[in-house]
Amino acid sequence: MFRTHTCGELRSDHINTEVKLSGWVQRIRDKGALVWIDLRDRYGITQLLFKEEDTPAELLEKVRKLGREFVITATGTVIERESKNPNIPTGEIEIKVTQLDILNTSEVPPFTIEDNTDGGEELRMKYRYLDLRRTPLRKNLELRHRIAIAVRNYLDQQGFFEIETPYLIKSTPEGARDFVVPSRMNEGEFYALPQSPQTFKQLLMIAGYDKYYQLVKCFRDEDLRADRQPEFTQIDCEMAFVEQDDVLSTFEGMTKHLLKNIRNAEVDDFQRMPYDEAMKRFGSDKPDIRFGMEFAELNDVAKGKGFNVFDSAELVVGICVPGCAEYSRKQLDELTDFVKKPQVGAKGLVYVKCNTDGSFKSSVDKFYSQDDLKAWSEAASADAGDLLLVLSGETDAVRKQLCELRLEMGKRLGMRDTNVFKPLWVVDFPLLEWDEETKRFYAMHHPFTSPKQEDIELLESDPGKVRANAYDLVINGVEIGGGSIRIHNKELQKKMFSVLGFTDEEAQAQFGFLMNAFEYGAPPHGGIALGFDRLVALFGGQDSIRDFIAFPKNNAGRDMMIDSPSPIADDQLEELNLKVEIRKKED
RNA sequence: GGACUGGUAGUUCAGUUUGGUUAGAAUGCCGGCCUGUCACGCCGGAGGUCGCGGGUUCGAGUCCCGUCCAGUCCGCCA
Repeated sequence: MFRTHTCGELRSDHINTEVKLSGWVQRIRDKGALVWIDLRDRYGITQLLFKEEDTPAELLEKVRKLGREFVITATGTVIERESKNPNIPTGEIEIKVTQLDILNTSEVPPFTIEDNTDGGEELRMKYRYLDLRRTPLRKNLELRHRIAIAVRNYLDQQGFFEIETPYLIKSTPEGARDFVVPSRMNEGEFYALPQSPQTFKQLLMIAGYDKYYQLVKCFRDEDLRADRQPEFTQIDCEMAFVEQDDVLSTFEGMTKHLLKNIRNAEVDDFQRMPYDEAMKRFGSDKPDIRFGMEFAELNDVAKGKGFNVFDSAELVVGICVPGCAEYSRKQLDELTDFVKKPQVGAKGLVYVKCNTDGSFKSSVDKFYSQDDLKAWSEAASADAGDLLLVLSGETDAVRKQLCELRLEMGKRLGMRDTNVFKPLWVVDFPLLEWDEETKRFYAMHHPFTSPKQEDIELLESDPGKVRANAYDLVINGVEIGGGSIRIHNKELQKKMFSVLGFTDEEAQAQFGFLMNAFEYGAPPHGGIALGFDRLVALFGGQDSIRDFIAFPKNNAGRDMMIDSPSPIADDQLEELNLKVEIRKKED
C-alpha cells in the first residue's frame, strides 16, 4: 500500500494518527538538526519532519540523498506543528516520519516546479509533463473537467444524447484546410479529419435523434494563434423542430448554468444584437460589451470644413474616452503609434481634448473652430474631461481600426475585468461574403445555413444583402460559438450551392449524401457549436487557450515534447504506396 | 505569405545604443554550518560554442548580411 491519505487532506483532527503518504519531493529545507520536506501530490502539500535527535542514522542518511522531484512514500505520525503555516490547508500539522521509501529518483528538473516557475514557454512545452505538475496548470485542467461535467449534466437534463461521429471523413474544399490521412486499403485516396461534425449532426437530425451533442475534437489546418490550435474541442449540438429562439434560449440557459455553477456569476438575459448594429456600434462582430466607448459617427459634423483627410473619407468615426482629456503629448503619440502599427493599419489619429473649462484642444485646430469641436463632442456625448479619438477612412477598414483602439483603451483603463462576464448573441449575420480574389460568394457561416425567409428572393437579385438565420455567442469580446438554423429542403440547398458557384455535379459529388438525405423527410433543424477550449480559458480569465489543453501545439503546429510532425518510415510509405516529393515553391 | 519582438550560465535575465582587460546578477546545482523552517538563513564552489554561418575590423556578445528557432499579431481560420 502506498498511502492512507493524500497530501492535501490531513488536518489537526488527524493528530496522533499513523499515516502513509506518497508523492513528489517539492522542496527540502535542511536546518541540520531539523529537516523538512514538502511532499506534493495532486491534492496538495504536506510537510514531513525529520529531527536529528530522534531519527535513526540510517533514515537520516536516506533523507540526505533525496532531491527535488524524487518520488517517495513516507510513513509516520501526524503531529501538531510548533510553528503553523496559515497559508496552506495542511499548515496546522506535519508528519513525524519513521519510515521512508524512495520509489524513484529524479534528475534535477530544468525549471522549478512552483506556482511561479522560472521556466520559459519553450522549455515548459518541451517538458510539458513537468509543467503539468504545477498547481496553476493542474487547476486549469481541473476547471476544464468541471466545465465538461457541467455541460454534460445540463445537456443530459435537456434531453440531449451524446453521440460520437467519425474522425476519418471526406475532404471538402469549402472552409478551412483539411488535415488529410492516406488510406492504405484504398490506394491513392485520402480521408480528411473533420473541421466539425456538421454534416453528421444534420444526418442525426434526419435520423430522428432530435437532440444531439458531443464534446468533440475538430481539426483545421490553418495558421495558429494564442486562441487557435490545429486540433481543438467543440461542444457541438444540433436540435430538430426548432427555430432560432429555441436554440438561443437552450444555450443561453447552458451558459448561465455554467457561469452560476463554475464561477458563481449571475448574468442578465443576453442582449441580442444584429450584426449590422454590432459593426456600427463596436466595429466588430464580437463586441466586448463590458465597457462603453461606443462608436460615434461624425460625418455630419466633421466633413465640409476643409480638412481634406476627413472630407475624402467614407466614414469619420470616433470614441469618447472618459476622463482622459489630460493625456500628455507622449501618451497621445503612443496611441498614434498604436493605430499606425501595420496590424492596425490606420494612417493617423485625430484627438479632441474636452477640457474641464469647456474649451477644446484638438490635433486639427487649424481646420475646426471651438464651435465645430463642440458639435463633435455633442455628437459623441462627450463630457468635460473626456478625450475624443477619431479615425477616418473606408468604412469597413476604419471600423476595424477603431475597434482595436477601443479595446486597447478599455485595457488601459482597466475596463476589461476578467471576473465580469457580459455575454451577448450577435444575430442576423449576412448569409454570404463576396471574395474579391476569386470573384465569388462564400458562405459566411457554412453552406448549410438557411437564409431568412423574407430575404430569400434576394438570393438571385442581390445575394450580398441576404441575411442568415445565423448567430454567434460572444462573451467579453471572445467568439465562443456560433450556429444556425439549417436548410432542410433539397431545392433550397441546391440553390445555395449554385449561388456559391458549385455545379450540380460538384454539389452532388461533395454533398450528395446530405442532399439525398433531404429527400427522406428531413425535419427543420438547427444547432450551435461552442469552442470548448476558449470557453474554459475565458472562465479561467486568460486569453490563451494553450494552458487549458494538456498537450498543446506551438505556433508552428509542432508538439515540442514528442517532436511531431515527423517524417515516416520508408516501409510505412511503401504500405501506403506513396512517394514523398517536396515540390519546389514557385516564385 | 507578411510585420514585429526575442535567442548570453541548468533557468530567468542584464550587458548590444557608443566594438576594447578575465562576459555579470539572481535563482537553481554541489560542499560546509545552522533546533521551527515553510521563497528559511549564513559561508564557499562549480557552471558559458553569447542560436548557427559568413563578413567588416588590429579587435565582435556588441556593427553588417544570411539562416534557424521561439513568441505576438496581420493575412488565413465556412
